[in-house]
Amino acid sequence: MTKKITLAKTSFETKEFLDHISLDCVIFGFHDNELKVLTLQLKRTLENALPGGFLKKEETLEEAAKRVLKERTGLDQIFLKQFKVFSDPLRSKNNPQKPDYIDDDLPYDLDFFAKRFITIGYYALVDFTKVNATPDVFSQKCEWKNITESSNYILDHYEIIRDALEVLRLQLRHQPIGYNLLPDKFTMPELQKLYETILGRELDRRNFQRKILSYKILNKLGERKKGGAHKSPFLYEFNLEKYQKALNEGLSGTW
Amino acid sequence: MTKKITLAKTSFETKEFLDHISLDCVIFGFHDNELKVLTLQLKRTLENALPGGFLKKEETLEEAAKRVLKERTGLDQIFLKQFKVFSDPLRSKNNPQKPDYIDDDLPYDLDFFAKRFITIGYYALVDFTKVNATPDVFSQKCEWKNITESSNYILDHYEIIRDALEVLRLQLRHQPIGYNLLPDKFTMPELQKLYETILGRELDRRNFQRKILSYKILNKLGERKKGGAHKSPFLYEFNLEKYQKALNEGLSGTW
DNA sequence: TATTATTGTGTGTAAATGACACAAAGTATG
DNA sequence: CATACTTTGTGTCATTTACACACAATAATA
Repeated sequence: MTKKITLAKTSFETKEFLDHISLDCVIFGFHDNELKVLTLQLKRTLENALPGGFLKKEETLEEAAKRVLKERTGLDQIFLKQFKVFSDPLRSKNNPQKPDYIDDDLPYDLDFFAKRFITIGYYALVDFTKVNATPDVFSQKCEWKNITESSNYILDHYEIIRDALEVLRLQLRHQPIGYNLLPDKFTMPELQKLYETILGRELDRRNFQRKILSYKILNKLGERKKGGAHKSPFLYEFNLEKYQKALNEGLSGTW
Repeated sequence: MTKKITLAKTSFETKEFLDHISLDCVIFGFHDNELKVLTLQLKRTLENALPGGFLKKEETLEEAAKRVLKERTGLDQIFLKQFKVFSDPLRSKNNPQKPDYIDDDLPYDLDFFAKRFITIGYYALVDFTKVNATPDVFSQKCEWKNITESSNYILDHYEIIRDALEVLRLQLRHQPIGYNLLPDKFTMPELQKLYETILGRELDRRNFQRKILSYKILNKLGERKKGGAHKSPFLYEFNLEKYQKALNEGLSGTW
């Protein structure tokens, strides 16, 4: 494990990035009635990590996050929200991306990873079926994991996931959700399952339907979802115009 | 305006701080039925700025923010919340704290201020009457300004204030507020005025009282507030135990 | 054709909300 | 000292929303 060899001029070496600042993305997807997070498995330690990156000298954090999202998922227009900064001075002490740890055949800058990093946490909501999961240069695998799986994350990455979920739950209170997590056409039971999964508890079927319909953000389609067992449910789609309006103005809210 | 003279080893010079990272605090106070923000007036340009600071090598952002709060207000235990990161690469281009701008008799590091900064926005809620407003080394004055006064802030500081207020309004929906902004004993009309000021609209006196009492976070005191004109209102205090519980668990919230 | 699980739809009660009225208490005015 | 004026304390009613629950319709399958 030599430390001093750099094989090529990489982004890290050419000082393309600002020191001390990173970002990590909690990318939520919904599949098989489970809420999932897109994770990386590191080449060297086989630990799990969140997709993340660094801030280029001339870009905003949002642009950096979108860049990371695009690289890991192939997707462009996705719901993305900054939710918290993690700044424990000790959090990056044991970073497996530090020069000591990463593979010798990776070109790297000696100093960059050794520095202390604060990381800006983002969460994203994506359509599971549209994601083309792609590992980064440090990773051998990019895959979905259930949010309940807490095992073997590097640094504070599992804490970041938990915090993202908490913020997502709060968001549910006064913002519509689902457009980014479900396919274009979906059934009421599917939408309900999504809500139940995020909230971590069951909801009454009939009251849920009444409430969600009262938001007026759904279009009921003539068709029904065939093929499943039992009575075939209607299909719905989001009314994008009203959905966007609800995103901006909030939903319930007494005060 | 010489650029190369440093008179003493300051924090900036000794590399006590991390590059590229700053924080700014929107410190809210309530006085004369007005919502106010603690501001600094810079020595050189006489522009207004938010109290802010930088991140020491061995502290968290929260610790840094508390340090700034303590220095500007003299207060220790105050409500503090991280709400947004501002990362426009151009935001710190015209920083009046850059070496070109600050007074010659201030020791400084040539490079530090010239760098690009992202700033982490915090807002704080404080008891106006307990604050001992103290300027920092760049400022000649530390004073309260109405949030409606948008004039003459440096960089994106007024945008930061507006964003903080927006987050505060959202917080009002599902968290109790007031303990940090009002004196220990207060009247119902005073509490209502606070809510109206934050929300930017009037509320029905009787419905407000019923609602706020339903939260069970207030203790009604036997005494009344004497001295004012007209009928003397009852005094209340917050029930800290229940207030804290409400902070953790949220207030209304259907889902 | 009957069974079973699931979906579509409706109903009644309790709780929360919003609009509003009147009496009591304090100051100011003649 | 009586009256006007303002503000506070408290209550009522109609409407809306939330919550618990029941029954009929539909689709696969046995």
